[in-house]
Amino acid sequence: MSAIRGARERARIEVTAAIKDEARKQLAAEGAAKLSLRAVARELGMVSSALYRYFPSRDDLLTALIVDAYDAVGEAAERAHRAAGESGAPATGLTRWVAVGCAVRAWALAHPHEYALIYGSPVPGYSAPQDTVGPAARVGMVLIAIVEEARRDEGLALPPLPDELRPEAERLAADVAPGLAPAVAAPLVAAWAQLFGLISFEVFGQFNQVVEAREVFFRQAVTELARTVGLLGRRG
Amino acid sequence: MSAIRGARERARIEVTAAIKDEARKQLAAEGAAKLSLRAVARELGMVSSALYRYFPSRDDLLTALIVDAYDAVGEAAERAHRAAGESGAPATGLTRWVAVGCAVRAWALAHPHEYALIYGSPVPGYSAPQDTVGPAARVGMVLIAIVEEARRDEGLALPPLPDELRPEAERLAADVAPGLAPAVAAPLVAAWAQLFGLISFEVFGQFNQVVEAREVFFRQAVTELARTVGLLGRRG
DNA sequence: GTCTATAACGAGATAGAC
DNA sequence: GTCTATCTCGTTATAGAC
Repeated sequence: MSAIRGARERARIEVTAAIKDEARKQLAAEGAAKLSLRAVARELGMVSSALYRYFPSRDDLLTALIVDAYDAVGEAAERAHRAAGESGAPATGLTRWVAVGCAVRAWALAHPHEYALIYGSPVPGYSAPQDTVGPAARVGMVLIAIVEEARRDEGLALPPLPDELRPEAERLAADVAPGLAPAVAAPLVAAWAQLFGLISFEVFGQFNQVVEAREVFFRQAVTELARTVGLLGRRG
Repeated sequence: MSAIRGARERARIEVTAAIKDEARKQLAAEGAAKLSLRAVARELGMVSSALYRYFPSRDDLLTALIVDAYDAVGEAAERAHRAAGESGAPATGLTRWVAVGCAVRAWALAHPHEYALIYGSPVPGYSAPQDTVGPAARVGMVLIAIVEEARRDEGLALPPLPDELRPEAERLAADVAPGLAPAVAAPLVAAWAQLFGLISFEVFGQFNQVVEAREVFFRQAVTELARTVGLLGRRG
């Protein structure tokens, strides 16, 4: 009885995975806008109505792919965070920051279509449900953790906080990183967006015929970016 | 004779504009991937084959929309560059930089779908022809001009140039901005990408439930960004 | 010469009857 | 689940109006 249920569940998990794999292939070939349950079903030798037992709608399949993608970058970032400094010199906030940035970039270059799904243009007619916000926050959480650790362990100077930004910075700190100084919360969110700006330009082809030594270029840019959140000594 | 040719040309220009307007509406409604010549023709009361007198293929229509969009942001940036300091205090490199950044952001927020077309996910199956690279460079050119002017007029210190970045920085400077110091060329390209990272996160909804006071947040972030290209005094 | 309309192709999606 | 009739699409060939 429970063996049967176990087998059923295993089968269900396998089919679900197969559906998502095929959907990811279509994502790469045709883009998220043209993702079609029917085409996925056809490719899997199923009939389209059978897919609805696994995903109640096209949007639910899309949501699953989005959540998977956010989880994948998030995990890459978390792994890089943990691994930083495991071998060799002890990790500083700066080395962790750069390691995480490089890990996110590497994931993006290895999975450009999934990256486009979550950090590119919104899919027309699709609006992300609440389920995506947790996974979407994972990379940001890693960046917050790095800055918090470095502030605790390395005793860094606070950047100045302009008056007109103070209310927003305080709300931001309270909402996304309780315990983090408001003066560093706002630059951190900005650096988060700027990090993905560097990656998006590379993944989406904006650097074609412009930047050639992309690895070293990115490393340098993301290192400089660390300065804005106080992880890099300020030059005079 | 020439009057007839004039009338014909005028009609041609009008029809071309009508096609692009309708195509832009579809862009907003369905996304670039689903842009369809037939639907455009239907909406205009024409037959699809008639469109081929104006655009030899669907991809050519897409290219025209992309070029128009790049030209529109580019013009917004150039206008802001010229206008900076026309009234009130004389413009510095920093005020120009912020003015241009805000202008690009304003255009993006006013035309999110055209913004997505050029700075979002690549359109599946479409590869941009050479015609797009000139228009695509306009915003970058404005940023380069700002930094060049400021370096000439305000005599700013050069940021350090790490050894491993030197070859790329020199190539970059020679290619995109002859006359600009390599040490500032690389940070400038990075800042260019980071600027659009800030804008893309806002336009694409990544700031939803995160950043609220977006105008002041952006202003502050883009001001800090100016630091990396030497337009803002470095804090100690 | 310049344009529009008709018709058609091959490929693919879609809806519904069975 | 299957099959079919009916849509859509990009694109081309052709014929005729101005």
